[in-house]
Order: sequence, then structure tokens, then C-alpha cells
Amino acid sequence: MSLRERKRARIRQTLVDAATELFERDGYDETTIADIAAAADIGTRTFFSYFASKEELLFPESDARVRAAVEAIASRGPGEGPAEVLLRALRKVGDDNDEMASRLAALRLRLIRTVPAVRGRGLQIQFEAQREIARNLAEAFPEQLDEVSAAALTGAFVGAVTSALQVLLDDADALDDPAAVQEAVRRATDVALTPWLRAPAAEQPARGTA
Amino acid sequence: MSLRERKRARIRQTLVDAATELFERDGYDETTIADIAAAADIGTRTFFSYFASKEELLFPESDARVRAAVEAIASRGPGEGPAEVLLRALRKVGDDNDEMASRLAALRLRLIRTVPAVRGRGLQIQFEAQREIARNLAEAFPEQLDEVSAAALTGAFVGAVTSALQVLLDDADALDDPAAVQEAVRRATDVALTPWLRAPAAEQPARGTA
DNA sequence: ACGCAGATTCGCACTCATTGCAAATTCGCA
DNA sequence: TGCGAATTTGCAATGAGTGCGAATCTGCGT
Repeated sequence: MSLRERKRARIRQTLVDAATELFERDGYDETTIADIAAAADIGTRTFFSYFASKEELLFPESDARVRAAVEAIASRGPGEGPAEVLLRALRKVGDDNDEMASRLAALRLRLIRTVPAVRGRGLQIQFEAQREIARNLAEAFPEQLDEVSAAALTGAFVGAVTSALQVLLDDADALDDPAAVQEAVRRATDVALTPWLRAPAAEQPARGTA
Repeated sequence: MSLRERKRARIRQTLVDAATELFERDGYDETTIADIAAAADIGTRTFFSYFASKEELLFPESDARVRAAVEAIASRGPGEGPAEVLLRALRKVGDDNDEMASRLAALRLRLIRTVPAVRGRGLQIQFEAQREIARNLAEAFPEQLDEVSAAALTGAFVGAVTSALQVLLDDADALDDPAAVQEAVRRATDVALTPWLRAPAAEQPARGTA
């Protein structure tokens, strides 16, 4: 890794840290990009060569997560069907999310619930991730899934978990308690995916299809 | 309806029309709110007393759709289980959307695919709608569904259809082929519903997705 | 060590969305 | 007709995001 790359990575991290700090202290809307840049000792203009917008600061590493899921799909066992593989891949993402202990993750969760712009960006990122995952899933099971079915299956899984989680975390005053969040995530996955587990033969999702 | 209300509704519609026109002619990003307001003969400042942002212009009537779905849920038949009711409710929304013939709907579809800000807002609106629908679904089936399960079911359903459509509509050829869209939606609903239909022991719903 | 080509940083000026404020205008109704 | 409430707007700010170009770095020879 060249000096340039290292320096860049370091500044990037500094920006995320500074932003986390400021968002927590002053609030998201109250913190300007100029503030963040200043706190990281770079010019305001330069900020945009690291992140395209203020929201992006809250979703660094999103690439890595998708990559992890894709790998999980690639390494499927011989006996696994699409649903099992997908389930395993999504669990992986959820576990990585165990960095839920990280300040950033907790902050993100709070801001997603309270700042529309953040929620919007979050949904978009999730949607893109789904898409990518579905693409790989279809590739891994060319016999059983075409792109549309793979997307439907992925969308159903992720949609179920996301929605369940939304409800669970809504009343939760326990957002500050990482353990409680963990618990909620686990419960959401359980509730959302139990039906699939009970229906093990999801091998040919598209029945009569014309 | 008072004069005030009528006038307000008229102006609102004028704004939507003007915006549709301008977005189609000059593009979304190229059209400023000032342009739209001017085209509708109101002050730029006043625009914000009709729509909170530029994106909102593309999603008027979203309330009405949710209301329609909620009504569909309320009017469930005696033999219907949660999945069937939900299916019927969402189909209702989809049909209303058959105003797909409307310029606005077509434009919206295009902009959702090409303008991130619009996509983000669209996802957010859909998410809120899901939430509301799930709430009502849980209310309609207090015995069989708690809020979390209802959210999961709804999320699975909507997520499946949305994702399937996304993939399908990406190959822009399908845009003109309503049959292909119908087929994709059916397949997506199949995928999403499969695991749920067998869950409640009391039900033996018809396979044909009614 | 020296110097250059390409990459990075960043100040400056701009366009726009969005908001608070307060004056001007309009509406519904007594 | 005239008043109080709601609506419309102009004005001024703030802050995000972008294009441009000059000033600085860095990596890589020589």
C-alpha cells in the first residue's frame, strides 16, 4: 500500500471519527460539512474527494459487507439450496454488524430513525446491496434461479428482516444498549425467516411459471 | 369544499402538471423549483407550502394508495387468512397504479431508476406505507399475527415484488410489455408467499394466488 | 540528490434547495 | 362592509454540492 493510499485511508478514518464525534455532540443537521472538515484538518472542498455527501460518512465499509455476503454465497456447500445459502450469507452480514458495539453503528441506527435523509440513503444502499447479492445468488444456482426469482427471494428475505427490525427497534428505548439491539436483530431474523425454515423445500420457488 | 380548498387543490395539481412537463422536457436535475413555481404562476417561496421538496411532486396521492390498501384489509372475507388479505390489498395498490398509463407514473418510474434522490424518497415512502399496512394487518388478525410478524410478512411481500420488478425493469425492453410485468409480479408473490401459506395450520388456501 | 508528470488539495465563486421572518394580500363570515 | 385568520411572497441566510484553476505533493526515473 503506497504512502498515498495509507494517507488517504487515514484521513478518511479521521473524517468518520470526527463526524461521529460531532454528530453525537451537536446533532446531525446541526453539524456542517465545514465543521467536519475543519475537525479533520482538511479543506472543506477536499471533503468531497473523500465522501460524496454528508450521509456517506455514516455508511463507510458498506462495500465490505456486500463482499462478505457474496463470498458466503460462493462458498456454498454441496447440500445447500438457494434459501439456505442466502440465509447463511445474510447472517454473516448481521454478525459483521456485531460491530454494533461500535459508536458509529449505534449512531447510524439512531440517525436512520430520526433523520429522513439518512434513512433514505440507507435504504438505497441496502437496495443496491440486495441487488448485488441476488445477482450472485442467481449465478450460484443457474439451474434453479433466474435473475428475477433470485431478486424476489433476496428481496423477500431482506424485506422481512428489515421490516421486523424496524418495528422492534421503534419503541425500544434500549437503542443505547448494544445487547438489546443484538437481541432485537436476532429476534427479527427469527420471526422473519422462521416461515422459510419451516418450508425447507424452497428449491423450486417458481412453480408453474409460464 | 370551500373556495380556499378548491383553489389550493387546483394549484397543487397545476404544480404537478407543470413539473411533469418540465421534468420531461429539461430533465429532473435541470429543472429548478423556481422554474416550476414560475410555470404555475406562484412565488417560489409559496411552492414550499404545497410540497416540502422537489421529490414530493412525484409522489402526490401516495396517501390515497395506502388508504385504499387499508380499506382492502378492513373488508376481509371470512375465509381469508393474513396472506390472502395482504395479497388482495397490495394488488389493489398495484391496480391503482395502472394509472401507469399516466404520464406522471411513467415519468416517476424513469426518474426512480435514474435519479438517486428520487429513488431514495420513493423507497422511504414505500417503507412508511409498508409500516402502516402491516399495522392494520396485525389489527385485522390479532389472533394470528403480532406486530412484528405482520411487518415481516408485509416486508417480505413488498420486498419480493419490488426487487423482482427492479431487475425486470432494468432491461428496459420489458417496460412496454405489461404481460411480462404481470408474470414477474406473480412469480415474486409466489416466492414471497410460499413459506407463509403453509404456516397457519387452519388454512388451506388455494394455490392459484387468487 | 534532482526534476518532472500526474495526482491531490483547496480557495473562490456559483447554483440551488430550504427556511425564518415580516409585510402585503385574500378569504370566510358576522 | 369590515375584521381576524390564513395564505402568499419577497428578502435574506444558511448550507450542500460543483466547476475551475493555481498551488502543492508523490512516485519514479535519472
